Amino acid sequence: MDIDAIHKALANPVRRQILAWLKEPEVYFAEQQHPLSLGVCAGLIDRRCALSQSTVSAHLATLLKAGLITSHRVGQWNYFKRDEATIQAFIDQMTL
Amino acid sequence: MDIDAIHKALANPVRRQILAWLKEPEVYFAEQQHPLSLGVCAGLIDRRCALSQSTVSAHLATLLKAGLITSHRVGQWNYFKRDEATIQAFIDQMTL
DNA sequence: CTTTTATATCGTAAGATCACGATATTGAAA
DNA sequence: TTTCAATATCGTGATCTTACGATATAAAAG
Repeated sequence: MDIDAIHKALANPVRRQILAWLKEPEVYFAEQQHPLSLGVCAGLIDRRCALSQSTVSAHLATLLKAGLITSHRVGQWNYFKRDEATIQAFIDQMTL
Repeated sequence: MDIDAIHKALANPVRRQILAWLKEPEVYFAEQQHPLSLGVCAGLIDRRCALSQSTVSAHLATLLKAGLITSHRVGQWNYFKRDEATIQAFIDQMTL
């Protein structure tokens, strides 16, 4: 677990917001056709952010590299979901 | 409590290290003449970091602005200690 | 007063981050 | 195949961060 990468990923309000949305996908991404158990596809996350597609893609890549989310490609879609194991492990080690 | 400022303050390994040292001042700053209950004076923190005096002073200012530490000037010395109330409040709200 | 000590602030350069539009890639559909 | 839709990557400015040495400030010592 890369503690520094996780702290840096969390040091941005857009990325924290995305993580919060992914915590309750049924609330924030109810419009998704495919089952939410797969995760949420990038396009829907894009639409929630007031940012360009490429910018949101980069934020998702940062969260992914930090291990806070996982991705799963199905056809032309890429589904993202929280990696609860890593998130919990981070919280547990976080003595501060 | 400025959540964003706290996350940004934590997104740096030197500042996390300083916070960790301040958690056990009797271990890391035993050489201090004045009582550790006051806090640890800036100079001793400087010496622990492999960084210039001005850089460490800036890191302490960042932690201070985030509310993670408090400072207390006595004569020519400035003592820093963790603000446990703010730290705990941050942890408590940190749902992630 | 002048000097010394402790610390903060200033100016600046290098590097990282964030956002964008344009383009590439990948898979599905026509 | 050609086209379209979803997503990633590239190139590029603008801004933020980190570090430094030099200088300023403030209090104590001489």
